[in-house]
Amino acid sequence: MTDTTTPSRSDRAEADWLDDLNPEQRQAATAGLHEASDGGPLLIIAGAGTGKTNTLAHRVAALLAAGAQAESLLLLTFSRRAADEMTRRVQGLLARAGVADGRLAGVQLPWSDTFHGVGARLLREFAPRIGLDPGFSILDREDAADLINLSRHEARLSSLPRRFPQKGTCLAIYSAVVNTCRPLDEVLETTFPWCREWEEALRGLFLAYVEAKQAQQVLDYDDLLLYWARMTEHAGLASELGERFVHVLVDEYQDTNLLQSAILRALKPDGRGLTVVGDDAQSIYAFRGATVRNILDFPDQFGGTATRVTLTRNYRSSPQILAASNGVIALAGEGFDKNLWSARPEGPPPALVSVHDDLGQAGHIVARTLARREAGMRLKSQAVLFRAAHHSARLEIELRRHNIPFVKFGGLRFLEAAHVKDLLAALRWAQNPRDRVAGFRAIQLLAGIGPKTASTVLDNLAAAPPGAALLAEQPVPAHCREAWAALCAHLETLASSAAPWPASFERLADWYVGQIERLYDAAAMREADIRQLAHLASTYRDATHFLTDMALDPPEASSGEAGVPLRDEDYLILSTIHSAKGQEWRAVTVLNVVDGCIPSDLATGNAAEIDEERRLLYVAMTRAREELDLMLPKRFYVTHQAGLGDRHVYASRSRFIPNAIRHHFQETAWPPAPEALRGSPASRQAAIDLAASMRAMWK
DNA sequence: AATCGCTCGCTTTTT
DNA sequence: GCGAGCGATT
Repeated sequence: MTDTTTPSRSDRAEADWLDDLNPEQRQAATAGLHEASDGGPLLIIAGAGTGKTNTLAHRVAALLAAGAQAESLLLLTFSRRAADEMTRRVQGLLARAGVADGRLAGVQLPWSDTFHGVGARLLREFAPRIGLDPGFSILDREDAADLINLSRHEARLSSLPRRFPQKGTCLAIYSAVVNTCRPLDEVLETTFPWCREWEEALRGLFLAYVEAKQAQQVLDYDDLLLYWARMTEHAGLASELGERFVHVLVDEYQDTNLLQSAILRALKPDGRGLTVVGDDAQSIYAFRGATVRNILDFPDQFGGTATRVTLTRNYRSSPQILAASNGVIALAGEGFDKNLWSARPEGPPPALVSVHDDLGQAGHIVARTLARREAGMRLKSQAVLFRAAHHSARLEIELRRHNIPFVKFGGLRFLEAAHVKDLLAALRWAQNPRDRVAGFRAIQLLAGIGPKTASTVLDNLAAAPPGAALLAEQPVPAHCREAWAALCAHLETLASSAAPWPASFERLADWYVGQIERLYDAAAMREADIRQLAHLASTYRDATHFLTDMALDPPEASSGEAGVPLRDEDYLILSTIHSAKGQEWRAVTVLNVVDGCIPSDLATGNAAEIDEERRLLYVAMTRAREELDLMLPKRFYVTHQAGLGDRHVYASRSRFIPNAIRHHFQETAWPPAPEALRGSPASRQAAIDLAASMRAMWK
């Protein structure tokens, strides 16, 4: 490629569009680009709302304008959505900068994706060189747990005199070992102490699990990172990748784990060309192996050559909201010092709203939401955030009753609905006949076939030489023969490359719709999901791309219960705090800001866990631009209280809002008189309350 | 061999 | 308030 832009012209154009940035941002966007120093490691500490994405987009644009090839940029973002947003903004910048003329017009960033997404692509590409089948399938969490369960049963671990950990726990332990790069005994000691006695059995189980995955050519989520990391331990491959990706930029660095930082070090051993962006105060993924140490220790790596830039000017929240948020995070332990200051107009102080219970929360939100909309604030500019997906159950009922459309993010995914898993399992099995979990599920979709028949069929197929010809001749009970033949026909159509995609999949979907009535209730809703899935599939080039994307980046909102409003309609946002990462709204309400929820009483084991919960509240609060309500229900429903029949406790304001910082808030109650609540059988509930409080005294 | 119904144990956040 | 697992039933 020839450079037709003269240096002077390029400099002038660049200076133009960099004018949008404040001095800190500009320093971050251009660090190492113009000095004699040649792009040493760069750490950008970007507090909440400080224009992180915008700054990163400017840096990408600056690199491209300086002559970097788009395919030599590796941009690791947290989600596919973040990656798309980045591409969009970079394109906009380049167009405005006038450097677009032909050369950079409509630039795509082919390597802008999540760690797992990039891992999957690199592994398919390098598969032949590392002894992997390029057609490997990817197991989602549930599939991985099912596979580990097969090994668990085979090793007879499920019928021991003392209870052995469940499949989910086994997978969690395995995953923790992989992602934290720590030995099994240490992980058990610190994170799963109640499983210590099973160390040897678990070690054997994990070996069996790894062997099963290899025999079936399937990879779980962790493998996408692990194989990538192991691959880069070979110097040749590491330098090949390091040369291909001249610049590596990582977003949300505070949420990476040791395995991910090891990959980065292998790609960029001296840190040159490496940029990481993040905010230690927003680290909320320790539970899946992320370590805030990655970002805290970054300056000391690479022989202390890293440049550090801190962004402190907040463009999002009113000074009142920012002051309250700063007050919350200031009580945390270690962290980079940064005094965020607001560039926004004054607003009302955030509110601490006392309500009676769930229903009160819902009532307050309905009233406030409607009032704001009357005042001209679209529903889409308002969000309700919560710690756990099920916390919004009551609210969803009330919203529906009041005809307020909403979309919920987080919690149960489209992908996790049983009927969606069924159909995808059938497709996966057709793609990869060795995938036992998929086959096991698909075969049992037929009436009259259970686990026994399914196992026999899979054993037969595993023992036979490759070739699907004998699929139809498998020994199924006589009364299933016809149904079996129909399924086989679909599978063979899908497996043979002759059949056109997506028509082959649509026919499989038609077949599956015929089974739904027998398998589940609420058949109509499930059928709608299946149609949607088939439509989604038709937007992909082939089955492999479709399946990979469904495993790594499934559609977020589950259509089933929420009843997704039309896309152009206005709707309220409901989201878990985790899923709200990186977003902002004009008005935000946070549910259940009480001890036992934030912090969750499942996470008060040690100081580190409590600090993570504190950061979670901080993340929730800093999503708000103008208005922020923190809800304080007097009664908080705890679903995991065994035995007593008691489903709620008397809760108090979260410990993260101690009296010392209360002055940042305005305290209100809703409704003024509890009797005003419609449909609340006050007398009956009062009786339950009393009994519960008696018990709560002794807890 | 499949399926129904019962009991027991667990119950967060996501790539 | 749910699933996994087990025993009895068809």
